[in-house]
Amino acid sequence: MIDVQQAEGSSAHSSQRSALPLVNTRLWNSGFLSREEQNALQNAVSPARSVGPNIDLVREGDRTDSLFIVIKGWACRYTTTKDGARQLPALLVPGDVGNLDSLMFDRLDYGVRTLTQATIVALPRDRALALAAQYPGIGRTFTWAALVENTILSKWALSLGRRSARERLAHLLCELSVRLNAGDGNESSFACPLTQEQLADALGLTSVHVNRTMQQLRNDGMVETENRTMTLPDVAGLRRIGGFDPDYLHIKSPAQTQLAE
Amino acid sequence: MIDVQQAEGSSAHSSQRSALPLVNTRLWNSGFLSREEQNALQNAVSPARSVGPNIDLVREGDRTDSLFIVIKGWACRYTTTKDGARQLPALLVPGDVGNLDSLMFDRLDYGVRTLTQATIVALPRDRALALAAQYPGIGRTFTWAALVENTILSKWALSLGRRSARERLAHLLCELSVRLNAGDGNESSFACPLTQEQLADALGLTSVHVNRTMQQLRNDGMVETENRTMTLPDVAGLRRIGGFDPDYLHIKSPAQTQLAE
DNA sequence: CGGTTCGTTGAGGCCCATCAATCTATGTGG
DNA sequence: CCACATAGATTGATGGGCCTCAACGAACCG
Repeated sequence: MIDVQQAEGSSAHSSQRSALPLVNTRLWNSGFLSREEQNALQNAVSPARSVGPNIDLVREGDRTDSLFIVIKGWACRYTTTKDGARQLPALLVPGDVGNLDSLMFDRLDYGVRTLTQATIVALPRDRALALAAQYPGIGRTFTWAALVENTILSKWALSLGRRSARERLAHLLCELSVRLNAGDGNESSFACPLTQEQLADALGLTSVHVNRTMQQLRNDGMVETENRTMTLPDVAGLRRIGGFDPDYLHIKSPAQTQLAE
Repeated sequence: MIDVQQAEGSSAHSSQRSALPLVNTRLWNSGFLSREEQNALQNAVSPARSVGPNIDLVREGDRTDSLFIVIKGWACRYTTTKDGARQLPALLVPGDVGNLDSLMFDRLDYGVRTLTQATIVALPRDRALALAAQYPGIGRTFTWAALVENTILSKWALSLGRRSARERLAHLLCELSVRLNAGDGNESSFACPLTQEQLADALGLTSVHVNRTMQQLRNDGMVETENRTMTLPDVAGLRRIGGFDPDYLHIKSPAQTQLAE
């Protein structure tokens, strides 16, 4: 069995090369796992594998029997209408689970696709369910993860239904800033590999309009983009624009994460 | 202890008056509960209480330590932007859980409000968590319920982001028809207490536009409304319009529901 | 019968989509 | 090293779907 304690400190910020890929993932940081449960979960996942950009981990409507956890890189869930319009119900950053639904459903009604080169581990459904039944903390962690996703999705629905393009974009950028743990005083900066078309698919807009809206935010000094890096010089202002309140993300940074028991 | 077996048959379609209010709720019908687990869950909920229309069970941002399960009547989750625009992330019909999130989070970032006179039971968070830890089927049921909600919400996001008013309305009506188990060949009919303004808040539209869109669907012979009853004379046609595919709802009708083990 | 809620209708306007072209950066093969 | 191809960002012109504002009708109710 892998001993978590031993390697934990040194690998906290380089999980992609670690033998402990789950460190700092959402499941790991739920706060419900005892050390024993962390070990059990760690031992259940497949070795990390590297995947190129724009590769489907699961296609829309496909069957799968594994959960895919993003260790490094970005991915997304995508859905399409019968006319081919695309809407992303989720952006996945390191630590996120791509398809929690596969825990319960054979068939996914969305696809999961990498956006960048990414490192992925798989957790077989059977093992996940067995662990959930055996360890209360693991079962609780799955429920918690599903509910966090639900919360994020509710906010997206609010944006899609009721916010202007400017507000939507501001809100999403604020959300990403927090989820990537990229805060630093009132300024935030993070690598954002999304094309404007991908942003548009997340925001329910066209890429043309995302472009114009982004320019407006740039002119207002709220955003700087340069070489796939997104800088938010005035996070407080951007939050005001987007009506963003970070509490809903239920983020537990590594520092806050506690072991159960 | 209440004996489920005894009363089950006779109360299948009158759960609101039964001493077994959970019969036919989403949790109950997950298919993961053994008879013992069903009993345990049943014994954990408060007595059913009747609530008037437009009453908040939980206000936006409030703390609560109970899950509210809708036994009879309709309710909704609601969220608002800072400007006061309202978006419903969920419509709740009999059997739905209003605030699964309260299982894990102290504070709700949406409100739960009745739309009609409703019968509600409460499940205290502490007891729910204890049951989930003790009975694997109950833990699994919570996760399953959260994932079903997630799926529905993903579809709503697709509608909000990428579908026209006509498509959105068609899709929602199809969804409600299935969730209410109101099918009957190619025709469907169900009591729908929603005002056009409430529909608008679910669909991310204005009530004026919902009105015009509804008229269009009526002219096309796709919808008939009369006295709070919604009739869909051509479900297949409406599904085509909305791009609706019922599989995603993961409905388990009472007939299909099986006991675990 | 007056008040309230809800549905309906009309006029006008804006936000964002659509279509299309141009520009830039990057990469690739000869 | 350049010609070329491709992906992505940018810009402009135009139009439409839906919003906004406002009024009116219909149903219900105390």
